[in-house]
Order: sequence, then structure tokens, then C-alpha cells
Amino acid sequence: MNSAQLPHANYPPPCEHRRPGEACSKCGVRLFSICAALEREDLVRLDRLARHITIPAKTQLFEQGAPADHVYNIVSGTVRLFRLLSDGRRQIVGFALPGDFLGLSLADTNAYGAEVIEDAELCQFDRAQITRFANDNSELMHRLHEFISHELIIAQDQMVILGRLRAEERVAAFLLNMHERFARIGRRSVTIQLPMQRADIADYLGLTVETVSRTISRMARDRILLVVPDAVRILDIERLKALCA
Amino acid sequence: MNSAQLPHANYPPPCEHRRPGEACSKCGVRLFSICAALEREDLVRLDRLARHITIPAKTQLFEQGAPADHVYNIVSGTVRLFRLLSDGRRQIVGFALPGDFLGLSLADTNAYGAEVIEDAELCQFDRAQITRFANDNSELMHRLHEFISHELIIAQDQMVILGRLRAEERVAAFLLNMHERFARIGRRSVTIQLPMQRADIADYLGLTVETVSRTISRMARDRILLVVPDAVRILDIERLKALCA
DNA sequence: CGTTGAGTTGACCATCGTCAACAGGAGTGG
DNA sequence: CCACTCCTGTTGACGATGGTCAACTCAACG
Repeated sequence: MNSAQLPHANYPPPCEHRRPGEACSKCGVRLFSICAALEREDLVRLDRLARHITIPAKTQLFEQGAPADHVYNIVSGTVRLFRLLSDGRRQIVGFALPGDFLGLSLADTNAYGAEVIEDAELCQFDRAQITRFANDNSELMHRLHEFISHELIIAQDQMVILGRLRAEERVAAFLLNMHERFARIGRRSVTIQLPMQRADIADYLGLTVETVSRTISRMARDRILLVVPDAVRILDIERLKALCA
Repeated sequence: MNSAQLPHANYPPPCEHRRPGEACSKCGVRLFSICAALEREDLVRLDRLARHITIPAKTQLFEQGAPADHVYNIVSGTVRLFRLLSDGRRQIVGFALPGDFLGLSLADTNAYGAEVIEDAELCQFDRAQITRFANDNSELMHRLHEFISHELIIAQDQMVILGRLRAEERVAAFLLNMHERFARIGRRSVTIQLPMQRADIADYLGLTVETVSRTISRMARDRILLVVPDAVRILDIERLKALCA
């Protein structure tokens, strides 16, 4: 059920699939990520600090409580971020999509664990280096501040969902949220990709797999959604929106 | 039940109970608050920007969605921070205690509403001014970054509580958390002050008043707590800790 | 002394969790 | 190629946790 037997953080020889200096000009998520703050020359300097790696699905990226040595910018793929309780209960605190940034916190240990769900390309940075870089670069610093503020608001949204919405409302809110996030990174579509499994959605929404499954099934029966492999297609977005007040 | 008829943000003539220039040297929470980052002379400069005000209980400090004109440092008292749903459901996203800072987010509207629960002394700052000040003062900036990182971790703790703990565990976690927070600001005691009402605790923990009341009653019956007005006294902290895994 | 609001307790019930069975697909090995 | 396992997802039956509704106490207040 959880991650005991996942490949560990010293992942398989991570493939560096870019020449350094090729810079970030071709990067598909640059404009959505922290890098958007930077001018051409700073971008090149930042790129020199980056290690561009590809991590396969089911890999543990880092572990809750471990020293936070690196920060990551997600270029493609999906990562789940989670907290574990001693008895095995898991709360997923977020899904990281392309353009997202991991390691905004200043704490020197990871507040959550991270596992790659869907093969991911990442820009990996050394924390000390990026911190120094940000200290000299107020645009980047400001952008980091912006990102972390945004994270905090997202976290509060999630508190409302977990504390005050019923199962159907939670699922509807989740689906609309994914829809909107994909739209914001240029993947607007009536088909909402769901790279995570039902158990991940459940652990994100404070429900069980069965409840998530039943709820989605009911929405499908009511012709609000069409369930397709690794995704759902929106049939009636108005009714979907109506479900989450 | 909620805040419709509270006095509004243009609160009663806020009493400024300090001469400007008296500076922050006597401030009881300075060492716990963002100000701890500042040297003597910067502290004086910051103090010139501050409006030191006292706000009575039951006052709305600011409203969810309204322009975020000010930020606040809490000197004494308690403030509840909450989100409202259109149908009246409320989720309290946090309680602000002395030393806490409101308005860390860079968003220009308030992500939550704030109401004073217990008469509060506040340092009020103009957002634009404090932003300028922080831009020129890397210690303060760093401290703000630290505070907001911490907020984010707290928010994730709360997600675990709301998503994965049962009622009794939530209440136990809440009580221990309050205990620890008071201890950190120099009010360590076996008596946990609870300035908020049961409904606030319920809306913070994603429960109902009845469940909170019943749970606390049961803990009292089990000789884990003693219920006293506006507080509970810890009788058996080990068993209390055992209740929240 | 009546009113109001907070807190508590009880009775009942709904939502969602638990347990179980099953279907379908992917991977494995004979 | 087929049998087998494993994993994910779905569905059903049942039950427990916690929500709803209501009554009551008590303190504060006019």
C-alpha cells in the first residue's frame, strides 16, 4: 500500500538529457515556473546550477524527514507529496504537475515524502546553491515568495475541502481543480487526465478508495462524466460545478 | 452562528497605547515574532511604520476577499482566521496567537477573514510600506520567508488531521498543539487556555460542536483532562499524547 | 426575573468506512 | 499460448463514527 519497497532516492542512473548551456529556451514549462522571473542571462546562470534528470514512475524522489538537499522544478510528469502516520495512514498533501516547484520551504528536512507517479523530467538544484542564487537575485526571491504564498492558499483551500465538504463535493472539487491546473499549463481539454490512482485521490481527499470509486461511478451514471482509462471526460461541467457549492 | 453582525473593519476608535519611538524594547512577543530578525536601529525604523492598536473581542479585523491593505503582528489576544462557504459552512484555517503574523501572503486580497476572539493588541502595518521595508532589509525578508514556510508546514499538519484522524485524535492533537504553542511563547502550563468557543474548535477540526463537546467530556470522564472555564487542565499528558498516534 | 448564548447530553440516523467478492489487465513463467 | 498471480478498480452488504435534532443547564446580562 505504501512506499516501503520503492526504489530509493539514489535512483537508477538518472539520464541527463540536455547539454548544459542549451539553456531553458526550449523548456515547455518555463513560463509557468519560477524561471519566468528571470532575464536571459540569469536564466543561463541558473541553468548552470541545474541538473536535468528523468525519473521513472514509482520512484521515491525524497523521503519525509530526510535532509532536504535539493529542490526540484517539474518539467513533465506527476509527483505525489504525502505525509505518513506511524500506523500507515497516509495523507497526500499535493500533486506536483509540470511547472510546480518542490522544496519551497526553508526547513532543512522534508516535511513530506515525494514519489514520482508518472515518468518525470525534473530540474534538480542544490539547495545551498539555489539559496545563494536567490539571495543575489531579488526577482527570483520574489517569485519564490509568490509561489510559497500560493502554496499556502492552496493548502487552505484543501483544509476547507477536508474539513467541510462531503464526499461528492470533494471529488467534484478535485476534478475541477485538476481541470483548471491542466488548463493553466496549456492543456485545456474536456478530458481530465488522472495520472494518479484511486487510492491517491482517496488519500488526498480524506476518503477511501471505495468512496472515490462509487462517487465517480455515480457521476458517470448521472451523465456528468465519462470514465476512460487514466482520465475522465467532462460531459456536463455546469452540473459538476454545481456539485461543489 | 457566523459573523454577519459583527462590528466592521473600521473598528471603534482604535486606541493607540504607545508613544511612537518608545520602540519595541518592551514588547513581550518581540523575540517570538518577525521582529526578532532586526537590529536595534532597524527595529526603530520599523516601529515608526507601526500603528499600535487594541481591538476588542468580537471585532472583525478584515474580511475574506477584501483588499489586503494591512498586515498585523499580534502582541496579545487571539484571532480566528476562517474561510466561509456560500451556504454558511465555515472552516477555521488557524488561530493567531501572540507573536503570530497576519498577512504573509503576497496576494492582494485576503484569502481568509479574521475576527478577534479575545481582546487583542496588534501592530498594524501598511502593506506597501512593509513590503518596501522588507525589500531593503534582507534579514526581515528572510524572516518572513521563514514564517511563511512554517505556516505551510502547519497547514499540511492540519491536512493530515482533517483528512486522516478520527474525532478523538483530532481533539487530542488540537489540545496538545495549543499547549505547545503557549509553551513556545513562554506560557507553559498544565492548564491549556482555550479562548475560542467550542464552535470554533469544531470548525477548525472539521467536526461539530456536539462531537467536540462529547469528546472533551469523555476525556474528562477518563481523567485525562479537567474541564475548567475557558480552559482545560491536563491530568495525564501521556495518555493524551497516546490518543493522537 | 426573563432572555440569550454557550455548552452538554441523549436519541436517532446518514454518510462513509470496512470487509468481501469479483472483473479486467499487465506481467511472468511454464 | 495459456495459466497464474498481482494489482487496480468496482460493486454490494453491513456497521460504526460522527452528524442532526432536540432538550436541558448554567451563567451573563439587562
